[in-house]
Amino acid sequence: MTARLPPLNSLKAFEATARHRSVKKAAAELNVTPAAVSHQIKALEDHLGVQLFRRYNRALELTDGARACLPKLREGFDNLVQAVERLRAYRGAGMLTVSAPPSFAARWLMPRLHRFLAAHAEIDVRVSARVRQAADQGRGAAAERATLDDWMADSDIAILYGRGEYPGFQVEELLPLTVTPICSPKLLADPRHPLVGPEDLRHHMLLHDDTGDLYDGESFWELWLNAAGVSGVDTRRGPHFSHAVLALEAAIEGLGVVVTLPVLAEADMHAARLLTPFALRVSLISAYYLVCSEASATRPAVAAFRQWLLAEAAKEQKA
DNA sequence: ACGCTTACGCCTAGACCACC
DNA sequence: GGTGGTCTAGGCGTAAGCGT
Repeated sequence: MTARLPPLNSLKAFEATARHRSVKKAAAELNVTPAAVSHQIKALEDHLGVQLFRRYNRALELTDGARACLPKLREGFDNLVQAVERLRAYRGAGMLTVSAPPSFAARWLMPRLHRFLAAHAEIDVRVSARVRQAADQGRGAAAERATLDDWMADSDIAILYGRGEYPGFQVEELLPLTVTPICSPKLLADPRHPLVGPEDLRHHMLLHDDTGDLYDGESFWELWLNAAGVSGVDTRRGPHFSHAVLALEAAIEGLGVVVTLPVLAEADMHAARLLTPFALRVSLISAYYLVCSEASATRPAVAAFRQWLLAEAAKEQKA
């Protein structure tokens, strides 16, 4: 079927050059030198016997023939990408790779996963705890997209903490989020400084879950204290933790009070290791989102996991 | 100085063939 | 069938040249 096709790289070079109207920019995109791109285009013109560009000094113009074939060529590349994605999605039909932030994986997913495994013994689940680097912050949509592409290249489904702006993927909000102070019951009973009202926080160690800085700009402590109308608490003091799970462990040990996501502390609250001393919960702009590619969404294992996850999240919100 | 093309040469992978 | 040598195509880089 492909016997009459010129080399694929020549077509890639042509498409990139036509899109950028520049050999240099196409070369940068393809990670080769401009000479290599020029070679490819020349080879393609020789192969087809058709001139593709009119060359001017420091400028290129597509010929009518080239312009006419470009839409079909792009469509062809799009189809290739989709076909390859579909093939990737089918590696190990009964294997499911789920990427999730470490704290979510440990504190929300793990306590529930046994129910999915019991109902779907034929599916082998691989959970991959992934960290979005703080360096991604502020690098713009392209960097965000590159990180997401990287995650999705080896995951069937991903749970992301963010704002749900992931074009090109199937995205569903899994859990809207709130934050509130969480601490050990021991702190409430502290005879010297009982934790009765938010003002009493000035007498306690503040534990910082730094996850909040990544996507909401403001620290969780600042967010909650502002909403509570409390002043006079120095939010600069206290230890910082890169993951909510670490801050929660510190809280369990009675080190202090952390403002973080109560959804990550349910099991500990149920076991009376932790509690929320104040009723106020402040909603976040960010939420946990369920993300998968169009291609992998059609896989039965992915569909089953997605459905189960959304049902678990719905139960959570009703509770 | 810049963007592009061209000549030349190197490297790699695959096809083909002869030989064991 | 396996191995080794040769040829060819594809891919790319460097250096030089061209025109503005």
